[in-house]
Amino acid sequence: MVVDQLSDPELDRLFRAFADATRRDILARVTAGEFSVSGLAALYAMSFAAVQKHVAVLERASLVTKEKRGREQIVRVRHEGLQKAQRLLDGYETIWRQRADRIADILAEG
Amino acid sequence: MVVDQLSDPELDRLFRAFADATRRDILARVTAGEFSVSGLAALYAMSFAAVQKHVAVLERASLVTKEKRGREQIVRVRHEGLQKAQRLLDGYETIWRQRADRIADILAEG
DNA sequence: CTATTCTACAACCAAATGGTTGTAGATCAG
DNA sequence: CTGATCTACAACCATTTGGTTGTAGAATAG
Repeated sequence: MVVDQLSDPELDRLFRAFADATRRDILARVTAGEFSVSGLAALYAMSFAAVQKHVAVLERASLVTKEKRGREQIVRVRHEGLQKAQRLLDGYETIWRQRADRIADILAEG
Repeated sequence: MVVDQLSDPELDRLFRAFADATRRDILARVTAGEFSVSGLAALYAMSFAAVQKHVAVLERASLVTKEKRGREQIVRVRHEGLQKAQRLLDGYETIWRQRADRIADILAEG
């Protein structure tokens, strides 16, 4: 199938991770460079624990990993997670274009 | 900015809409062809009202529209919604590549 | 007209989300 | 060693989510 694994719970976590402005911002930050959890927490008007949870959501969605360095935990982006989301959307795009082509064919014949 | 409107609540609704297997399936179906709400409801092992709610979530996310035809409500995909999601992911991709290039440059110089 | 179909929406419920505070363990600085 | 910093995690709370059932209105079929 073009859009495969539509029922994959990994996709649930992936898109849910994107469905929050703070997490989208965190993702943009750690995509551009390195941040510790506390470094990220300093950026937002919410508790450290709240940011910690957001990072955990991104981690469970396979969008970031954490790596211990001294007493800090460095958050790094996992590019494959992003690519998986892109592939799904591209799948819909493909279906849509196929239908557009089919309709064009019908119009051309009729 | 490359990834703009990171705080857009429309994006919250958009990605949350994707974060459910039933909604992803509905989206694939209505992307490939026309379905009424009851036509969709017949496909899933849940109540009509539950499917109705899923369609409503997709509608609020600007991913589908409903059009009344007789006593049926025809669900149609809105391609722009999908494109908006794709653009956001492409924005992350761009940031990621910029950093990858920057690192490559540093390695080349060093 | 009557019965059926399709839809809309309210009320309810359990579970998950997104936030908080508090406690405790590691690691580093002095 | 002591104090500060960074992290982890539990407990709690309000709101949202994803499902249910039930009621009611519009449109179609016979």
